Amino acid sequence: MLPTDLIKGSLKTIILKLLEENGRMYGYEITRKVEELTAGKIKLTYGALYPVLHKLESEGVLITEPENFNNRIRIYYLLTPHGHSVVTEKLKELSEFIESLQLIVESKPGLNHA
Amino acid sequence: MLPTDLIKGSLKTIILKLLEENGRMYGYEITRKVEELTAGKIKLTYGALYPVLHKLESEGVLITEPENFNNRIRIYYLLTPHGHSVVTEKLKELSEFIESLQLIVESKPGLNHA
DNA sequence: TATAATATATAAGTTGTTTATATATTGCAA
DNA sequence: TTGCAATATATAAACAACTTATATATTATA
Repeated sequence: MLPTDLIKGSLKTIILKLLEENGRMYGYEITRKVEELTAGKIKLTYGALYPVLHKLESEGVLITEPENFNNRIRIYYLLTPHGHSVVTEKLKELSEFIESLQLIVESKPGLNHA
Repeated sequence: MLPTDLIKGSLKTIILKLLEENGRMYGYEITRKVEELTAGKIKLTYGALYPVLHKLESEGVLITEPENFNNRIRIYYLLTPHGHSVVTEKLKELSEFIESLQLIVESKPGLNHA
């Protein structure tokens, strides 16, 4: 498993992307999906996940749809129209970030330390 | 410029990678180099940079070589043997992280919301 | 009957950042 | 010659965000 500090800044974007891709999801499902997609390398903790979801809701990025499934409460989250544009923006940022990281990781030494 | 929260978790690895690639660097030089490599998309703040450098020094990952250049003090940082193995490890983690992010970003919808 | 999996939630503690501030020299432009 | 930008390091206070621990409750499995 990857160290959690790496994931920190991308947590919100990951959640938003999954919501856009899957229509609507509940919290527990999001953690399962992330583990599945990354072969267990990324695991979200609930202490991080729920506060982020609640914040996104308060910002009008997503809305909730509580449902009952087998006497268990499932709170589905889905993007608002505003949320969709936020996802687009965040995904663009994430792509640029990944590109920038690769530029650094693949950089060759300068000529300044011959 | 990219939002700083994205960069957070990768800061240490970025610094270590640049030190390995360039032999030795001083703090100001590191910030210049990161801006140069990423076309201004990533900018390190000194309030983040120096504490990280000092911590890496206290952990035995790097050592310092203060030098005088034009009456200005430059504190060069260079990796210890231990530091080199840390870089290798951190870069591997970062690569896995990037791969994981791409798996999520490129993921297609599940069949569960027909 | 006990444990694992499912499902959400929050508070306390920790960590790590931003922002503001301090200090000092060199080079350039007005 | 005065002031500003660039160079160069450093730290404290404030803030943000995460981890860890804890709480609650149902269903499925051993």
